[in-house]
Amino acid sequence: MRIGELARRSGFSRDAIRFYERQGLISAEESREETSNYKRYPEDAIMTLEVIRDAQAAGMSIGDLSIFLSQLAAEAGDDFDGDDFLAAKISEVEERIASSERFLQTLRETRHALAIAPYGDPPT
Amino acid sequence: MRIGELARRSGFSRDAIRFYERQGLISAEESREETSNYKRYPEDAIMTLEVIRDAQAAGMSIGDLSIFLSQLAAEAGDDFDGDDFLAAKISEVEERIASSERFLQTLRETRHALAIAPYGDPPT
DNA sequence: AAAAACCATGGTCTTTTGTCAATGGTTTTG
DNA sequence: CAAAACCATTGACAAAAGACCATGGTTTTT
Repeated sequence: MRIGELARRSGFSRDAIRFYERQGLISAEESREETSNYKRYPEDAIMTLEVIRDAQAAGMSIGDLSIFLSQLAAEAGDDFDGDDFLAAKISEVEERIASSERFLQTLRETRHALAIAPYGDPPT
Repeated sequence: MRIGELARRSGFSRDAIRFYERQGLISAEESREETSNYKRYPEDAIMTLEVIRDAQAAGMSIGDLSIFLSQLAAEAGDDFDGDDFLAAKISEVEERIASSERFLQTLRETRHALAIAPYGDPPT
């Protein structure tokens, strides 16, 4: 597919996709379209972009993702010890989730406090 | 307390604290120290900074925090309808946590896949 | 066949969240 | 008391993650 379709289906802007491609997070197919020199992107670029979206929400940088996505690509016995990296990132994300949940609780408490206050407690 | 102590106890740098102060997230006390013009920060600045840390991990911007912290300060019947804001932020954080958990799962699966691959499965 | 929409490439610009450096004064410590 | 550590203020700088613009070519639509 072309970049426009990829953008529409993934929800990222064309510019963002080009940026990710420059950073090596996704890649177009080898061959361009015949007459134009439009790039072609494989179907699974969409999956990759979905991972990128979740990873960014989880606080991963482009640099992190660059490393991680190459692990994913490695799959089989290309033993290039990324276990330390993965373990570290797992901890980071766990901690971030814990922080987020603490903050979520603070948000909810604040909301409840403000939901009661405006008109005061009804007289008993 | 002075900024140095606040920095040490909160884990933020002095510069970060000054930045937050400029943005209105925390404030020093009215009066400076007598002979110097050193600022003095109240005890509860530490609590505020802890909230800031969690909130940032949850993806909140300084702008968001600026609004939110003023809700917190409002407390009582200062009915200034921040409920829409709070509801929106709660949703955002919930979604972010969901994304983070999806990504966490991806990380774990990748780690397991790579933990098995390097030497191959032992022959049965 | 025009117009409108799309694409590639390259470069500049922006926002956010701080850090760093400079200057000049204050406090604490050896 | 002298040095080291701390503080305030100002302003320059930086990294990250794109957005935006210009140019020139290609497709698609009307």
